[in-house]
Amino acid sequence: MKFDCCKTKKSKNNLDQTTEFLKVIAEPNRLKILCILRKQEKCVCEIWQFLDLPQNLISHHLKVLKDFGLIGSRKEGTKVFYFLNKKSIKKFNSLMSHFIK
Amino acid sequence: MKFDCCKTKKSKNNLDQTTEFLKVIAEPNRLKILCILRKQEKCVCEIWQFLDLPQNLISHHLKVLKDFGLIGSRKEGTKVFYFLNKKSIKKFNSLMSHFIK
DNA sequence: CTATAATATCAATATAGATTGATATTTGCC
DNA sequence: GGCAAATATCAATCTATATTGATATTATAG
Repeated sequence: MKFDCCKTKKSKNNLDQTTEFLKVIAEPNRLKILCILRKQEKCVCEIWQFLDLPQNLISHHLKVLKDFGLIGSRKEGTKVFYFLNKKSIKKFNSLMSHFIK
Repeated sequence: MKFDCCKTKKSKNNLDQTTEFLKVIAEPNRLKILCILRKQEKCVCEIWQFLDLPQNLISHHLKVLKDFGLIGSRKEGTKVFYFLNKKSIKKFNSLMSHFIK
């Protein structure tokens, strides 16, 4: 399989997307969140128990992950449950493998 | 295969290493360098032709990649050739897959 | 309809790291 | 030795983003 690193507009676009993806996950707490959610969805307070971070900071990291589409959320009463968007993660992993593998 | 996200000291260590790896590659120019080197080793001036960056900045990114062990270098006259450290890249890709895949 | 639990938002600050400009080092050549 | 090419280093600045503190929102219970 051939892959030019950045000559075509398409591969340039792929590189940019991959970089954004990597920036989003290159943060220990976010990576931990993704790892925790692999097993099953969790509400913020459950995630909080894992992370030893102030609540608002967890909200922030969740927002970064969600804005990028790596996780989704659903409300249940006063709680918000977050879950992996496995399709999206798979897509970016595959994109990334064009550049480094 | 079971993998606790961060409870044991070992998986905590894996998470830290993975995060560092991701930080190193979460930069478009460095990612491009890695991509370019996949085909074959290149000297700085060849890499420079691809990157449209000032020479010293390329040296800097190469240093980051080399310090982290993702690339190696050899001198030939006045030129310095850089090449992928495939073993190292494979190792970190595998580490990363514990957290996200 | 007030209080509380769960979560989110926002502005301010701190910090890490990319970029720039200037200069240094190394090597080969005359 | 003196010069030029190739590359590296260093200090200064700029920029993005993590963190903090305070406050807002939303939903349920009483």
